Amino acid sequence: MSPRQRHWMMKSEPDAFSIDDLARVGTEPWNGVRNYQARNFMRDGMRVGDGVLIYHSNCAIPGIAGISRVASEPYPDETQFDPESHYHDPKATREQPRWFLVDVAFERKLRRLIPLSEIREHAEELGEGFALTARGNRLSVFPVTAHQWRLLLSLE
DNA sequence: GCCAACGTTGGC
DNA sequence: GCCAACGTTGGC
Repeated sequence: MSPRQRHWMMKSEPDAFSIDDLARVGTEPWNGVRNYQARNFMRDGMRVGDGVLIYHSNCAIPGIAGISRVASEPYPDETQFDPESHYHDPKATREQPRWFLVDVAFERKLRRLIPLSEIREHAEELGEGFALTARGNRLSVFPVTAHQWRLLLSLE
């Protein structure tokens, strides 16, 4: 991964946490990510100020809903230590945390939701490496190149 | 609700 | 280390 990575996409199920929720709270610890690849992107790649496209998944019209910024350095996800939490991980310890996150700060909602169906029309320009339109499409945190960022936002 | 894709777990 | 079983994701 490039140490100069500046842009990301992060998925959220709007029923659980939507762009409107982020707008309301302002800044949110992006907890609950339990996939190693996604964790590595947050832990090893993200820096304060990086741009983040917020994507709504598993809903009536999946698509890009807004823009946010990375607002903290990576740090351990507190929910892994909490036995009451849905995200509790019995194998994680404070000495050796397994899951990391960053805080994400609201920047703005898009003027309209950019639906996945429309993004797919540009799959070729976005490239085969673009995780959202790649086969499978299950990764919840992944990098977006400057070129992809511009292209996606030009659809707004 | 269905189901394809895919990550993780655990027996061997 | 293999791989079948299982659980989860997420579009439709």
